[in-house]
Amino acid sequence: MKPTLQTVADAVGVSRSTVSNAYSRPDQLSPALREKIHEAARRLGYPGPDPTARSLRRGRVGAIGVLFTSALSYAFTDPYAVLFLRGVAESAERHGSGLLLVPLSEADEQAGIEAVRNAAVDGFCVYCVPASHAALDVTRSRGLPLVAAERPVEPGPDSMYVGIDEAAAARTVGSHLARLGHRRVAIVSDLLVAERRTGPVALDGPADIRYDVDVTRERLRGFAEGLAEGGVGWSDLFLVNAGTNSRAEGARAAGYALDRADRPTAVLAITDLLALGVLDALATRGLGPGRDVSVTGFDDIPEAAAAGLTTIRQPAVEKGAIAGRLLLDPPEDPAARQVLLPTDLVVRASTGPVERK
Amino acid sequence: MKPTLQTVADAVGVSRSTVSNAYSRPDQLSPALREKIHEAARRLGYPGPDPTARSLRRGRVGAIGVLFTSALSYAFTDPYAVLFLRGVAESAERHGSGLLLVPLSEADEQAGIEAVRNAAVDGFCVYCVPASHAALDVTRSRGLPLVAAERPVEPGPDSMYVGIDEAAAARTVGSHLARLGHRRVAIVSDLLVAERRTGPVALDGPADIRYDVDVTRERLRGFAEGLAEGGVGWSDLFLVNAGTNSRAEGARAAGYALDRADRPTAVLAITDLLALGVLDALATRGLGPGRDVSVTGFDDIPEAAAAGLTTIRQPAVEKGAIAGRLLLDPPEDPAARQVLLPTDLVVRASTGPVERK
DNA sequence: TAGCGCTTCTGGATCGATACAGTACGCCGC
DNA sequence: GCGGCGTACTGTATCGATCCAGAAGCGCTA
Repeated sequence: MKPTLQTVADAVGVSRSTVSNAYSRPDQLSPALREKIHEAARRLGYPGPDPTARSLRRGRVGAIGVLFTSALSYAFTDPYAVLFLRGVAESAERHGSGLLLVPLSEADEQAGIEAVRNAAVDGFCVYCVPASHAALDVTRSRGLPLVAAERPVEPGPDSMYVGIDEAAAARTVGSHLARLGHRRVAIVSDLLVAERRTGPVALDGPADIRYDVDVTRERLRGFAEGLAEGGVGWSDLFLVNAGTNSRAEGARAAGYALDRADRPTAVLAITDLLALGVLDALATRGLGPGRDVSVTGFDDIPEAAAAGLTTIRQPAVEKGAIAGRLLLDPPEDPAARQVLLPTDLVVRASTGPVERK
Repeated sequence: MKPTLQTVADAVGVSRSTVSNAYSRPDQLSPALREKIHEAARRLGYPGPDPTARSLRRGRVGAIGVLFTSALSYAFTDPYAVLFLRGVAESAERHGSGLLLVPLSEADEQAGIEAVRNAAVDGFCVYCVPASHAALDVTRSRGLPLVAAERPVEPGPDSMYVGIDEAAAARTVGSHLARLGHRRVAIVSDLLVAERRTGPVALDGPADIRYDVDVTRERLRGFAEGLAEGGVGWSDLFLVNAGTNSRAEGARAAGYALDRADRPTAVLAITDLLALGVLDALATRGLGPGRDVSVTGFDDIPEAAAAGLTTIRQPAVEKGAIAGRLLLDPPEDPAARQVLLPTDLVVRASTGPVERK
């Protein structure tokens, strides 16, 4: 039989409450008695108050949940996700809370719902989950603080988020390329369509994106708007969907664009990870980035600098840290619950003027 | 007032137990009633059984804890740790469990102890934590399954671990270099001494390592044994401690060895991350890896292949997956609770024969 | 129609702690 | 000597569910 508070209380000859206080409110009892209690606990092998029981009574768990779309196991593959998580972790640590990673598998929606139901947490952080995912409703119905790691297209007055102006940032990429003279442009992005396949897709416009992660739509909208400054219309864009947000699929997707007869002079990738794949695809074809084909990414992960990738820098760790802080200590002021972070266009060697032949 | 099981039960006019069954054992009641209950729950905004209360009663939480030495926020910086975590995550996901990351800050030992006490989990996975860390005792006293992500030097009969034969693997590195003729050898490692400083250290032998992460000691022992085959004695080794397991500190540490008058012909790093730093240090000094100075790592992280680093390959993801499986479903057979994985010496361009001048 | 087995539902006990109101007691000032 | 006050500790109610023994209802058989 495992020892409980009562076991220790009986051994010392005090009440259960007093033992509880010895752990949770040491100032409520005399040092002598406290020591006696701790001594008895050691002797009996009592590990301290049971976290579950304590949580139930206190109504506080001491952990925050992070929801991921992709299988939990992929959470660690995207450097940007890792940086974000690190920020969340920093906040949680400062607050003495743990981080519960909650799988939200795509194949089995019911499993995700169950996971959210069962998650013992004080709040949820939602990272790149499509707005339609059923688990989100469950998350909301739990009535816990919830912060989105991106700006919802239509933020409610009391919703919390920390994000960037995706469209505006993407616009700077588009207009950068437009100014460099690019007119034949391809875009490589994941989540353009609901299926996980890699290949060209045709869309009537950004609003036609059938998979409802707002980030994708907004970035595409921004790209298009920026490029329009150079007279590039939506129908001029060659869109390739990438099955997953990975370097390998980025390379595969880029192939569809690069192997065309009228090869684009610029390839815009929606994440750095995909962009690195695009660079790989250039390399295997003997094409020079920034010279033969310009390439851009998004996020400015550490590898981007080394690869000389032009990209949008957004403060990933800080974003996570703020998300964590919002969750653990939601500000009274509704305005403070919605945070927009600044972004910068970082121009590196992977973009250059289009060649005049 | 938030709705509870009772609220729903009253609304439908059944007992609390029946509502509970509607969620947890759907086969125990008629489909009609079950639907009625779910309908009422929806109407009342009841999110399903409270995870905390459920855990208390069931005695099962549905999450496993992962303990880290370094601050939680660094858990994501070492690619090897990330791979391992991914494996653990895969197992947890399959089992419908979450992953609770538990910070074990080094500065504030008490905070770590508190974190372990408060962690609502069904088991702990310990990853690279010094055997002396006070939080480990607390972990054990919780009486939960516990699996170490490395082989303890003296495994108890009932302890669980998944690891590799560190010393044997390291020995192959040492003898590889010995065979290539290397006699002036430096070793770059973190955790050689308790302090977090970067610089040369003097030790009487592997057993003299004052920081008790067994892995460090065992790998060093292996290096030494392998090198001894070429007649290199312990006192011939130039040891440099790295403040942290990072690329930058690896480069700094390597500097101490490379800038000596009698520059070593080989530098053995205890992790790939440090080894990449050593390669950086070579590059800034215009030295050729494998030609001027041979360099080895340990772990075979993805970047190692790209860098042409000779290293020890160990199955990181699989290691994590097995750790997770051991935790969630401890085998009856004690022998099956202790898993040793195979390793390979992967020879790449970063090692070569010592130059005869 | 009594007896049996099966499904469906009930109600009290229980998981292990914390909150809070209350008691006991010593000490101070007047 | 007594009210007032602070400190140290107690005891009961409570958090929100699950477990389990048992009751009710129902069909079937002998």
